[in-house]
Amino acid sequence: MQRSPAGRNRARRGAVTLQTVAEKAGVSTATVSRFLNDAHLVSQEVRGRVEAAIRDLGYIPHHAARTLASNRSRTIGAIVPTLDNAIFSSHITSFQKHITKAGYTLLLATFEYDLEVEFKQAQTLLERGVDALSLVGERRSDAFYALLERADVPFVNTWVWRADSRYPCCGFDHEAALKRVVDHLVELGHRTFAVVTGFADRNDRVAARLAGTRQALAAHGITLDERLLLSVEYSYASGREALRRLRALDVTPAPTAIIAGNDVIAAGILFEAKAQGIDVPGTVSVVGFGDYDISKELDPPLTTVRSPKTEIGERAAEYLLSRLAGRETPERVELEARFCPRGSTAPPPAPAPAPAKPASPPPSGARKAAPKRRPAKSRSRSAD
Amino acid sequence: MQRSPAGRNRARRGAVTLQTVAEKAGVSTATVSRFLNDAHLVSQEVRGRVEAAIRDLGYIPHHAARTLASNRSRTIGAIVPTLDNAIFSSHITSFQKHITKAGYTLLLATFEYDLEVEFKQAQTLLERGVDALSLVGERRSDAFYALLERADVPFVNTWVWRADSRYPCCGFDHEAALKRVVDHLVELGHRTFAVVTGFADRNDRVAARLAGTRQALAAHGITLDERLLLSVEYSYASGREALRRLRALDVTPAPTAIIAGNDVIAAGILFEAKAQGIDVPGTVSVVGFGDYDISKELDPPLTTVRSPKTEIGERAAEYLLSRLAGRETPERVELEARFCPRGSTAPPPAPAPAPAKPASPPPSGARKAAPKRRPAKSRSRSAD
DNA sequence: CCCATGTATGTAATCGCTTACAATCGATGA
DNA sequence: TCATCGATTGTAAGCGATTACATACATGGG
Repeated sequence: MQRSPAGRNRARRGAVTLQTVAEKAGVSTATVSRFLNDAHLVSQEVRGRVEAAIRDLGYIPHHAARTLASNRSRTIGAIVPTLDNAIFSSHITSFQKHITKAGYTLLLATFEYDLEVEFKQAQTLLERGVDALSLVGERRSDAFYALLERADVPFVNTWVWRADSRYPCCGFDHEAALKRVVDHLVELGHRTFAVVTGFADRNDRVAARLAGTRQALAAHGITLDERLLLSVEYSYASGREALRRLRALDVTPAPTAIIAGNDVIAAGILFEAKAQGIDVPGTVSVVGFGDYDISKELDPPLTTVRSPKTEIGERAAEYLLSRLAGRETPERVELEARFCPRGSTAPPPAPAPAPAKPASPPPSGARKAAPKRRPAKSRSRSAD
Repeated sequence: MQRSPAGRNRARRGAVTLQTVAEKAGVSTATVSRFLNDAHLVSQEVRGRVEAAIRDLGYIPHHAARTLASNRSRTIGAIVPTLDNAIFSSHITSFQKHITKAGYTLLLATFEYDLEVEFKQAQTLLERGVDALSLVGERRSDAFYALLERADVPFVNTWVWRADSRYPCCGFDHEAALKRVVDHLVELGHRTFAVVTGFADRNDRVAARLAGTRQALAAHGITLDERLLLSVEYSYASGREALRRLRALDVTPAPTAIIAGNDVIAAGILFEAKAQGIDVPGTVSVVGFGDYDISKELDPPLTTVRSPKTEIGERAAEYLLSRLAGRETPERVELEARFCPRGSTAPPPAPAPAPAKPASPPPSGARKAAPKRRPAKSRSRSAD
């Protein structure tokens, strides 16, 4: 089962080609090719002979040759930031299932949030002749979009949606989603927020959600204290660490609600809170993003926003397949990111008695009429 | 940015080819090709001209043509059961990182544990001319192995290792890993076990772990009550349901330890236990498999076996790359699956007073001297 | 009975690149 | 000084398919 080092051999040793099949079936290569691509162009009788020849010889079509001759690779590329994030593995699983059904194969690349790598990966995939390309996000360099234009291949920006986007997109409105979150918290009576998010500089979805958060807060006359804005990796550990850092800051008034960049961070915060004996949501409310499988199992169940991960994969596939089939299809697909209130959010605690620090006067005026308080343990008000 | 329907166009409209570059640089296509593949074969001066031409024209090599001409695709295929399982997404992420570094691209396929689909995917990838192939598991049909043989492409069975395997493998000994788990539980004093695992008929790792479990139990004179063996999907929900089913069985004596097929199932069991007020590990011990990120954060932290997911990806890549480079390399790579005792396992509760059922005599003789009891809350005895 | 039409097949020209082989040229050693 | 050699470069024959175009044979309407 050993093989010559770097396959420098010219003709593949004893390879079965169209020619072989054609000879065995007593027809021309063109006929065999027709059988392969448009069987109905071949008569019943010949069809049988060719089929038998292919089976007997164990013929496998040479994909590169087909691609070269037909200028179609039957391959679709997808570039996602990482597979270590469950939302992307769900997305890709679903994407793959759908393109496979249509006879396409997936060429996958990840870039671990390094935008230069993303660009290189795109080049590689285009070089490989993908017939279409699925991307994540929409903020990319002019050079990147120029490349896409030059390649003249259908593509779609997933996980984003804007009514006025210049490019095909398939996702949801991140700003609106966070507005919903902020409104929920403000309604509960929260006025002081911490935000523990991803890195906005390399992730435009994070940037959009952050912008949405700021806008929504502003609409309620609240300004985000920049000290309470942390950018961290997506991991339980960094969620935990974030909570420790927030506490160490000792900002007054202390935030009564933490908006986490995703459910993994939020879960980390929950774990750390439990370890430190901090009551969630009694003392502090926590909101996540994404609605991961684990989220409704957490203690307390996590209030979050359900991101339509599977649906994004499906609809992106659908869009690209339509384009490839020459069908008319909407350029922008908006999906729903439903808010899922659960047990990790509740009204803030009653204003604490003036903190131990003698110097700081208790802030008062800022706090408007808080809505009627509910018992802190009012959990799982979620639809699920 | 629209494109002709099904790219039936012969020559790609106005495509930049080697020819174009060659003309612009005033050299032959052979020279440009050499520049691309073995730059040192080209003189400094010409190298500069070619480089400039490529840059100016935005030339992208046509991969299919290269593959056809050189009989090397610089693509490596990987087939995994699913990406929805974090161990495989970690595996693939790591695998991809390493092959990318060596200039290869990943062609990925999943089969969702449907072995027929797996076979088809293998055919597709080989048809696409992958230079090498990474698989999961080792139990496959003769036809499958015949296909691999015929394709004459290096491949490796990952997630499995046996000293006497006929094929290259990169993984660990599942039987031994479960033996370690069983020994741990028996040492703690457990005698009655439940097993909630995946589906052994379509997953040879599950089968091997189950075999290991049975053997280890037998070595301690214990037989697994088949009613306490459940096969379920890998999800929190099925873990929860499994615990409910186990309780509904009302087998006597009730199992004091549950061996779960992976950490997701184990976590589900933990969640359900908490919901039902069952003390873990006080009333029942739970062991998982895989050491997922979440596992040490659970309450109690989950005793489990760490599977070397990242390392498997890395070493599998290493093996295949070595083969492709013509380097000698060991055919079987054994990795460590370390046992991680944590808080979810403890000695069983003191033998309950004879169960409410009047008819059943309390089993006695079976129970040998249980080791000294530790307080049920003795948690986090873990190394980490 | 003839020709237009349709169906089934064959012929052969690509597709864009790699690479064996040949050619050129200055430098080197006998 | 001449054959040899190494370093560069060019020429052109494929790689294994697809597909435009040509051909061959029935069929049927006029």
